[in-house]
Amino acid sequence: MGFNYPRAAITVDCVVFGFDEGELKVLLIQRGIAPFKGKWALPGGFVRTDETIDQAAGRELLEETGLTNVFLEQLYTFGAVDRDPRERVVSVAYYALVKLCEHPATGASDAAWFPVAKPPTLAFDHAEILKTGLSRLRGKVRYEPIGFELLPEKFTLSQLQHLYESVLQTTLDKRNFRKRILSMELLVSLEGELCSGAHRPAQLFRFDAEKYAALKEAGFNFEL
Amino acid sequence: MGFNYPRAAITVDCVVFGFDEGELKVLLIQRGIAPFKGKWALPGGFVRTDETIDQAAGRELLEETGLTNVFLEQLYTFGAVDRDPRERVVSVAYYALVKLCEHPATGASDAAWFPVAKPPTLAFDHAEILKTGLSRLRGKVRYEPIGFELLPEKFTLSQLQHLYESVLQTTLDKRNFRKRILSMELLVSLEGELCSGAHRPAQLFRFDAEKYAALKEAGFNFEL
DNA sequence: TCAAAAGTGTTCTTGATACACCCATGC
DNA sequence: GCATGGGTGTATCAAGAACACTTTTGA
Repeated sequence: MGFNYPRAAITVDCVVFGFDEGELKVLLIQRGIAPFKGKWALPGGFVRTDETIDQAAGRELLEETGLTNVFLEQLYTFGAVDRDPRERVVSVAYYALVKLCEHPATGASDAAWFPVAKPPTLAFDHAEILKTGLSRLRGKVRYEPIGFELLPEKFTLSQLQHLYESVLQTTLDKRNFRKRILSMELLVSLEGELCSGAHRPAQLFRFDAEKYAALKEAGFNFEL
Repeated sequence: MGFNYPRAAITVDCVVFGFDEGELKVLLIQRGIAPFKGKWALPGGFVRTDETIDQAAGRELLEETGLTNVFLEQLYTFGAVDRDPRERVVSVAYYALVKLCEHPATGASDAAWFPVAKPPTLAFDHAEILKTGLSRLRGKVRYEPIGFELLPEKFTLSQLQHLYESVLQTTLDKRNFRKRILSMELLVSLEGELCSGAHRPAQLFRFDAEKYAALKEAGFNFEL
């Protein structure tokens, strides 16, 4: 049986989140070609027939932003009929979490980080995709330890708290936050210190991913 | 710009859950054509270029099972290169929740309900899709009131409890469960009774969807 | 009268919340 | 020495967990 009828094209688009200066950001690419030439858009592109869609997402991310080995997870598939003015295109969206401090360069010169709170006008239905990505991140950060993907390998408890406050758009009590997070015993304290920046140095911690994997296996649930 | 290169076909597949005889079930269709002729598969089919993928999912569900006006939500997109032996096919999976008692007929004669715990061998990668759907249902049932989609309009607290026990694969304390669920004040008690079935009649309840919508708007979160 | 499911409260324990002061450093 | 963020403990309160017997009906 051969399928001879018009087919939609399939793309992947990636919502790439980073955290910097106490603010959640998203990586966008300025389009060099029509449609939406000059407009900002999510990095992405067409899926090839010899690669999985996961592979396509990773490849496009690498090609367009230089990022590799980052947290990358499927988000949602967008299939409105007229979402691309050229013709029918279905897009499988992904979201990525990157340690912005460790990837300061955006790779391509037409890429830039924007605060998620006030992004520029976006091409296609990318504003909707961004919104979906943001709400996924907000939901998931509370019951999976994915926040650490946005911080450097070594971080302070204040950095972690500010990350949560920024993502969840709340303020958290410092003592309660520390008690909660330390009680899970997933952070290992490093005996070095940091941030000689202007004030009292803060203790550095590292997230123990192996321990988390083992605990999760045993039925443990990360929460808040 | 025309996109002239080989394209994947796009399908939708629906994991249809029902609850009957204290057991969670899934609706499957026996394939009449190759490949996997005679094997059981999820209802689904090709997406047309003039319909959204949501519409395609609803249409296929209606055509293959006769179901309409049911809870239907996108699940995940499956894009392994060789998931269809014929050629490259990307499938956008959905899951549906149906009030099995109110749709006892399966519509087509080649459709049947199977316990999710022991489904038959499935065509394509449908076993993986089913597993993904099940884990989504297990996750979501705890923080959204979607369990009611699987029960009749009027139900008893015991039915509700058995539903949760079946989906979550645990046992729940009867008194604590009733206390918890009633404390949310989302159930309205109907002054009729039920189940003249062999024992003491039980109070019937109805889920108040309007009230839930209002509470949710105001920041309320359904939980467990 | 017996079997089967319905219905109902209290105690205890645990985890969440609220809250204020001293410390170390760079300037 | 002062401004800035780092670091710490307790008391109160609310919610979750554990737990057993009586009631109503049909057979």
